[in-house]
Amino acid sequence: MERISFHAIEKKWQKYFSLNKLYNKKGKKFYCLEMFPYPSGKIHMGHVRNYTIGDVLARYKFLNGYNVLHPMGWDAFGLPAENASKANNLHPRIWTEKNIKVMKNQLKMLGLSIDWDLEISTCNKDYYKHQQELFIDFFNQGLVSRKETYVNWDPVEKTVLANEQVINGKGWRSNALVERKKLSQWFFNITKFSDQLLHDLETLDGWPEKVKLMQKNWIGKSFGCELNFEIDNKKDFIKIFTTRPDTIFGASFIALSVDHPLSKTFNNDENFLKFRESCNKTGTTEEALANAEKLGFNTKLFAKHPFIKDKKIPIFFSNFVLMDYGTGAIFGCPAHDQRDFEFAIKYKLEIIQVVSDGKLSNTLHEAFTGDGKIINSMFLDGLTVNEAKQKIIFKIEEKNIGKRKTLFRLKDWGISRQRYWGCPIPMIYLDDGSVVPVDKSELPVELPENIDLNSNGNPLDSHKEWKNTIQKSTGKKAVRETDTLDTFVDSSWYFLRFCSPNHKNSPFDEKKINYWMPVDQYIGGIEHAILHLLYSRFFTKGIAKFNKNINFSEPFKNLFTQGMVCHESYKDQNGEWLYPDEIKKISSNSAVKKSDNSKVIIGPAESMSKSKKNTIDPETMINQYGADAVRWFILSDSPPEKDVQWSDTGVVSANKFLQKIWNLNYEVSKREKVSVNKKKELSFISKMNNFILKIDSSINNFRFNVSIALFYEVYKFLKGSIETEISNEIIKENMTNIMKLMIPFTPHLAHECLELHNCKSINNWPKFKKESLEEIKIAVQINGKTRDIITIKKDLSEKEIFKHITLKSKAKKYLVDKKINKTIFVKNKIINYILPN
RNA sequence: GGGCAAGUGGCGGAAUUGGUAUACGCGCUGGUCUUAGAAACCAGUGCCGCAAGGCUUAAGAGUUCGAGUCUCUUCUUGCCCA
Repeated sequence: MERISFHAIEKKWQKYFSLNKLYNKKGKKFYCLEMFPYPSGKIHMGHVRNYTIGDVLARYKFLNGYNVLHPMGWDAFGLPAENASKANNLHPRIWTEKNIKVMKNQLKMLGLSIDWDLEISTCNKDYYKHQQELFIDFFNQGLVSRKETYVNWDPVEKTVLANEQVINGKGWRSNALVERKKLSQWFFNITKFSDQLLHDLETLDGWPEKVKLMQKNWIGKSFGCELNFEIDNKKDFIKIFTTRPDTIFGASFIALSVDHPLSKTFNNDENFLKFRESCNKTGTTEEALANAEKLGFNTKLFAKHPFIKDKKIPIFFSNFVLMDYGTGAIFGCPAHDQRDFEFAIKYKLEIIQVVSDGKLSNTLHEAFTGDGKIINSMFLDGLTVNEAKQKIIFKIEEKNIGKRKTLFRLKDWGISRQRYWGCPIPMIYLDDGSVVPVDKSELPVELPENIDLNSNGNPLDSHKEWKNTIQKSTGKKAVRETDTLDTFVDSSWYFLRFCSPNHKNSPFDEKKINYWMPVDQYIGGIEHAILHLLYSRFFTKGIAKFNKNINFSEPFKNLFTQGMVCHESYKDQNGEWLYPDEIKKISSNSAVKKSDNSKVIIGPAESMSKSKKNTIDPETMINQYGADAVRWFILSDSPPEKDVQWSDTGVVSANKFLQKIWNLNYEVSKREKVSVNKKKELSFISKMNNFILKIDSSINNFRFNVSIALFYEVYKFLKGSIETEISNEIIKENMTNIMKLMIPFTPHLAHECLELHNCKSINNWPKFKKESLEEIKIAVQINGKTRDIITIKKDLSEKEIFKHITLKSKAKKYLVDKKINKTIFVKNKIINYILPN
């Protein structure tokens, strides 16, 4: 038997793939897209999994007659390039382009069916020129605005830090205490689409429920009302927002954000300033706020209760109310909100229960947030929570002290980044203070190449020559915006650009995007469930708003989120992380360090990360076991939506199995003529058809691990069948059919095997022949217990089956001379005899 | 604290969606071959039992001729939000 050299056939077929793409001009369109990678240096196993899943689907659809678009590109702007360039003294462009070259080559090694003619890179001016154009379009539509907002400011580096660059309140590089600084920033007004983004989720049948729910929660639509509280002895009032106006009679305090306008009157109060400072230290994430102890600063002011005459409630500043949600003020109802409850206990405030589920107790130990009937609330008593909400809002509006209001948790999308390596924001500042877009004819606003990344601050800001410019239409002096766009903008429309990547005069060719869009299958990590997908949906809706020729308003028809690739982590006796190739496994749960034979501590399987050194390099694996084996293994061990654990023995066995497949295929090609037994042949055809059916449906349902299990079974079955009385013609036909089914998984090997049979027509998918499925198995049960499984002809009647059982089945001993009370018969599935006990 | 998933051998997991529980792979055990190892091949592998048979899908109850699958209660784990 010949051994096959995987590497030789890989090269050969990769060349073939680059020339034979997945277009079937006559077929229905299918846009298959995987989230494009950030060019960080090398591909990792997560990429291998993501792109293999996409490739299986793209090839499967192509073989089923679809016209398939399967592009790839690079999410090429971003901070790591700047950091790397500081470390290596390499320009971000050089670093990025070098990485792209390496990674592109690695992706090609996997034998993906990508049309590389469509390749785009977001850091190329051909791409970002059109992004600037879109930005101006959005600006002209009123979908871009400028607002003041807080940023993390590093006073040493004189730069703005991303949230993940702030570690324990300090700059990750400078270690300087990070300040909250107010800056004027650009925003996309995504909140103008809040309702539409929420509502259209219902049309996304092909999205995982989980992702839709996450987006729904993120948008966070809540119904409630605004309500004014008059401040006692002052001609002023506080506007609060609440989703629980039904609990107004349980109100026992007002809590304000420390940034609330009323705080200005306390600017000379040292105690207040101290309090505010301590609040700013606790951080602004919602989680930090929720876990922090609820603290208040008593203003000694009181608010008048709007419905209870002469009742006055104290006003506090507090650390758990945020200025940027609602009005920055709430009323506290301790009996029915846990935060308010904790606050009331600490400051010894009234706790009045106004909702009851009937089990009234004298003292509450925690807030009651369930449903029930209203009590202690005058005209609301006896109503349900929902009825009370409607009635109290009606009263509030009648008294003219507030109004019904819908609030969204979603905030506008801040897109300014004080960075070099991003798409320049095409805006200029004129001397008269006005801010206007760059004339479209002047696009792109190109990033200058000659910059000094080692100086502090944003290099664009200190680049005088680039910064100072002239407004084309008027000749007036102007200064460029030196902020660049958040890289999420780059990835919010790349799927449109792929449809016409070389289109010159506008971001896309309308005809092309109307044909290819929406993406039929989008595949990527769950970590993008919210931001990237929401921003892409917003962009699509924004573009559809000003371009009436566009016939879609959602970018991704179907979404699939794959799980992560995990691996054990290893530590030596000193607690230092070790790479997998620094250790030697003794058994499945013990290992030693290669260098000194000391014992290694094996940690649990966690997602691969450089910091834990539990990474496996895909290129090494491909070189060692072949691309097909790596693809095969990454799909075989777990369902694609779940995490998969990388295993070396797993990839070894994948490699061995593929070798066996090749051997079997070779054996079939050399098979001698045999005498034929028609009955055996029919049974063989029937079983093979069953396999084809199952494999087809498992691929269609993204159950690739099941497909692979079936290939193992079908191998065993075929291997056993070649020595029986089945004609060469039938054996060969089925062998080639199975190889066609394997194309999506192991394209190199499958093509090589098909070539051995001179199989030219590989651009089709084996058909499942219904009529040949004539033998089936049914379960024979007595009183619901399975006593035998019999193989019989399809569609037999109850009587015929009974006859068969009493003659041949081992279940007959239960039935002979017994009274049968009842028979439950499900055709082709089961027969169940109920006997008296 | 709220919401959503999920819980099946030593491990990853399968089960035509209410009809054969444990497919397939890994690991393990035994055997053949080999000076030996590796590789390859064969056999076995949920639990109890010599066997016939009985038990088994986190635990408990329910619906049903029949439950891994549906309903309820409890426990555990994961994810998201707070």
